[in-house]
Amino acid sequence: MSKTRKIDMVILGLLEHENLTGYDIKKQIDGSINFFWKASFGSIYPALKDLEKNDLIKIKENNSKNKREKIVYSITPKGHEKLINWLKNSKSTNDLKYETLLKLFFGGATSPNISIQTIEEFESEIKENLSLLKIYQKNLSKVIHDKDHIYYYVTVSFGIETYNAYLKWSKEAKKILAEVHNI
Amino acid sequence: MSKTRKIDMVILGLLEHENLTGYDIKKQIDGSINFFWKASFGSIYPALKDLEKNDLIKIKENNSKNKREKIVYSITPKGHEKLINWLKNSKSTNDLKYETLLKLFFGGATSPNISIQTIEEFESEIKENLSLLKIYQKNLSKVIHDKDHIYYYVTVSFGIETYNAYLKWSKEAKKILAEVHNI
DNA sequence: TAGTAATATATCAAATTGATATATTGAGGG
DNA sequence: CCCTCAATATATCAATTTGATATATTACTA
Repeated sequence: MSKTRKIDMVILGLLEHENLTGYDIKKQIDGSINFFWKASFGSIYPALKDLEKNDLIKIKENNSKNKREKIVYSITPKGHEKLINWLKNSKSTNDLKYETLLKLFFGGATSPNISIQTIEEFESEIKENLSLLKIYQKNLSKVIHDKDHIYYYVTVSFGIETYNAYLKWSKEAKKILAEVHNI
Repeated sequence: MSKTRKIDMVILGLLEHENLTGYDIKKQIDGSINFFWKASFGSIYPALKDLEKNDLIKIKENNSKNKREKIVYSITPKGHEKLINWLKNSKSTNDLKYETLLKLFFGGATSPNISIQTIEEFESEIKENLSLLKIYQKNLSKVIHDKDHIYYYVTVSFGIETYNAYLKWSKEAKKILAEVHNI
């Protein structure tokens, strides 16, 4: 079994559902899994070439000769097998890299006001994301009877729960920091 | 102003508080900020060399000649200035990369049991981390009157709030997935 | 029909991880 | 007192990924 690059799994997972170009893949990542997984063109296009070379995906023939050569990929049985194996047998790594928290941890080097400001920027970003996720959730709850949408619904719920916890924490943290003046 | 590598800020932030070796820095990262920020030796040691070259940190002279040459670094005024500037004037990027969620999103390719298992592995990892954070919180609450510890306390609280939300979500998500069979 | 936004692919320097290599120091057991 | 093992300490490198940049085409809209 060849090594398992994360971007490979994202691509295989998306192609399992439908045939896509590299550009389509980027759009789908940005529009759905973005809040827990990001990817850039710089990783997508080289990965597509490697995956094709290893027969995990293949290029759909473009029969219209006059049109521009869009490169549409589809998953192969070998690719499907690899996806399933990853889903069933690999350990998951979950990584957080929050600069907001890092700044807060080092906040003692300046004044509490700066830390409060850092939290407020975080808050407004989270509020924006949260309202977006709530729209997704609302739309998804209409089609929740469809087995395919449940997996999406569950990830959206994760985002909503998490962001709500962030907002609750933001409030408390600001309160604590506001009291630092009086110590 | 030179470019701002994240590892540079972690190092400057830690050295602001006390003088440390590269190895000490790694230990401190692993022991306190680990749940929202990780770093490897492969980034720490080269960064220390660069920072020293640019006068943002300097090497503490080791006067005991017979002892092994441990390289202890301290922050310079220039380094302090850079840290403060980062705290005050930079936009924070907060990144999540959760393979658990990725697998869940693509869960339709296998059976719901596999997804439930993925969540259960996530749950037990989170429970472990959470109990550790609760111990930290308990110890910190004893010294909360000390201004220095408040910043640490606030980041630990973030972890606790977040992990509690994860556990709440895990329960709901498993319930939804268990019902997929009956659709 | 000119201009501009979106589509589409590609590449590269820089940052970071995770693994590996190597050597020293300290603590505890025999 | 010596041996061994774990912890300390520094260093390096291939592989992965980001973020920026380049380039060209297609679709729209004024």
